Amino acid sequence: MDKVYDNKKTEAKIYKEWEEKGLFKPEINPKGKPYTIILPPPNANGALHFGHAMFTVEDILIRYHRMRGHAALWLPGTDHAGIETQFVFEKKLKEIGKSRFDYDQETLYQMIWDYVETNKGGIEDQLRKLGFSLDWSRRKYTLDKDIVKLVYKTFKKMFDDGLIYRGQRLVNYCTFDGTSFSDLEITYEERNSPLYYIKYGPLVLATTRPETKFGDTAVAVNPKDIRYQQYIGQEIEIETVLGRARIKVIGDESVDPEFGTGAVKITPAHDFNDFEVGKRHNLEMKQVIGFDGKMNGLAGKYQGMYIKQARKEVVQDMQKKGLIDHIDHEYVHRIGLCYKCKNVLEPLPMEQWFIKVKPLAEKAIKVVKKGKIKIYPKSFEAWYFNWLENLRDWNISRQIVWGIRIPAWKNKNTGEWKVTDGEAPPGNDWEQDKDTFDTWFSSGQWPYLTLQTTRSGDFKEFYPTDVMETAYDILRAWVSRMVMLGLYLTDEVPFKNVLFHGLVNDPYGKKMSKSKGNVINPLELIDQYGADAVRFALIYGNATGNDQSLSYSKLDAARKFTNKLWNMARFINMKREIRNSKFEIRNNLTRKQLEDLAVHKNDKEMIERTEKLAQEITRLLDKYDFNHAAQNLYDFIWHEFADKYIEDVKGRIDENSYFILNTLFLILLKLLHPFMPFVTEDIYKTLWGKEDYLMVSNWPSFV
RNA sequence: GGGCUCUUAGCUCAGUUGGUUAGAGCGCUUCGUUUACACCGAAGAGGUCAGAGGUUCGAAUCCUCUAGGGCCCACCA
Repeated sequence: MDKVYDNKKTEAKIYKEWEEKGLFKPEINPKGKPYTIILPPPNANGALHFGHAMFTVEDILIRYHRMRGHAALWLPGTDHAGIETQFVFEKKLKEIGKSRFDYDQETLYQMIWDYVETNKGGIEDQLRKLGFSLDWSRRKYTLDKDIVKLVYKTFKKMFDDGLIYRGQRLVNYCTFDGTSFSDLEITYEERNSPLYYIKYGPLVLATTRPETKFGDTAVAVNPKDIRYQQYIGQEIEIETVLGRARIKVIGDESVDPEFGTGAVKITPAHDFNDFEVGKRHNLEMKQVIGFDGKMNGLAGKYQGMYIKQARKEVVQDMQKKGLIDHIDHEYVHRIGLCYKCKNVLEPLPMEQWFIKVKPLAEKAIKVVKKGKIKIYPKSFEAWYFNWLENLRDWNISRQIVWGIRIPAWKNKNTGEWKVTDGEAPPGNDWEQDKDTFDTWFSSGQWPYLTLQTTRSGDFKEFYPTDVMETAYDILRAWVSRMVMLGLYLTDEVPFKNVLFHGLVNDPYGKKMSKSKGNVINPLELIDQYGADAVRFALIYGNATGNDQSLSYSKLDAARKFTNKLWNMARFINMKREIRNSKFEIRNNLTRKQLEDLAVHKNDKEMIERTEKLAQEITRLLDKYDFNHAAQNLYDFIWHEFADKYIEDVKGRIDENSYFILNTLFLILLKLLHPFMPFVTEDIYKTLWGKEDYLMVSNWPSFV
């Protein structure tokens, strides 16, 4: 044995053996109770980052349960990640002087498909490097034919059940990228934006968007505002840049009398709040800005101008006519930006598919309240409820090509919509919706979609899954939707427990991001410290669900720990001539059998303490306390077993004590295996030359 | 504005249902090496647990307030 443990010599080799022997498959324990985790599917086009490395938690659970004899299934998959991926691809196109507008929908889709295919294997190989015992024979992809088919079916079922409607709703639309964004995808920024106090007949009202005034269909004041009582319900005559007009004054609670003048213009087609007000008062929608970002015919002489220019000219013309009371140039407010191109998002009315979330959300709240789904750490329950209780209908249409195209057809003559489970309706009059589904619509059904399409019987056996483990930042976008859609599709919860891990920041506590240039690639650290050390460092000393900063000293400590283990094994190996063949190292000794062989009181004591440790580790893993399990193992193995016990045995070693030493060390390796799979397996093989594998040996129980 | 979370040793962080002298890693000090490991061992220094008040026999832990940091959500015409 080498003096220093060299992870590079063993990791890839051991992983290959495990995989080739089929040890990652649940069939390895054919009679075991199923234990299932579905891997949150990484972006098929992406690369490994520390978020993925945190899935170590899942590997620990799977390896632990596999050793306990469960039919443990950890199912891998990848996500097409609609907007993300298309965005990356469009940047590639830009490099060669092209844009998506140079291709038709089918061609562009095929090009992105090919691009993703060439990169798809990358992320999987990287997950292997972390030692993840995923059942690769069951891997799925959100664009697999069978998955897509089921997604169509879900949409049709929801449509037939009246849960899906086509509505004209305001969407946050990027006129540059030509797509709308969900609430979750918008980035906000504080920006200076002059507040114009404009004259509306007898009133003065404040607006940051004078160019939308052509779309005004009312003026609103607070119904309790005594200043404006006489106008409520009246029509007032106003002077505008396009001539005289009449407009209704309404009273609405949403108007803040403190802001501006307490009177506000209502533009239902171009403002989210106004849209709601418009609905309450049955106001007409007048769209004056087109999807190209230009003013349309209703804007009179401003037609064809981009928003910015139109605003400038409208203000100038109003000033000339004396319609501007004054301007607050200091005004700062928050505006929604396109997270891709940073352009200001326009609220525009658009026909989209929406899911009525209320009935789904109510059930999703109930299952958590009733404890059918448990959330760890518990504090995230509040987030979950808060989100689901205030949910707006879910817009699932996306104006991008990279995704699952919505199986809805519009009749060219009648305008009627037909939803199918994938097939075009007969006849030539039907045109398919160009939009694709929001990525979360498919990934939100992931536990159902995967288990329905792996092998026959899988769904029955492995659904509902045991644990959904993921970063807390996608609680809303993903976890809550899986609960809603899972319940809808199967009448059962998709998973029994939700476990959140924190984010991994850079060594200075700053969030890792490409734009900041502080991204650390886990693969480099695996190379340098070993996969076991990287895994251990992420688990040790960090409470479940808390963010952590990457710590080189912790990585160092973890690597030294692997070396310590290796040298403990070396010591045992060096004394191997003491071994008596009548004492064979076995996997399933009872405590009694072992104690009967112990002669020295220190050996007896160590057997007892090791048993206690095994019980403690089992208890901690069952309550997802990985941190303390890791700490207990580290402390016991290093400072009790190595520093004290081995030193003690050294001076008095004989056949019996040597056997006890071997056996207890084996037990410790088993307990540590879920955390540090490679070095423990390597030692197992090296020390005892076994044909079988530690990873599928039985969990120590001393029963 | 609403919600969540954090503030513990020089640094990074643990501290499980409140219970004796508050722990770890790294760093620091002193000592140790004829073979398991210097990626080691032994010993040690270092904390008024952000501040104030309260509950309690007992508080880092529970409650209230204050200060500071972080995150999420909503709204801002």
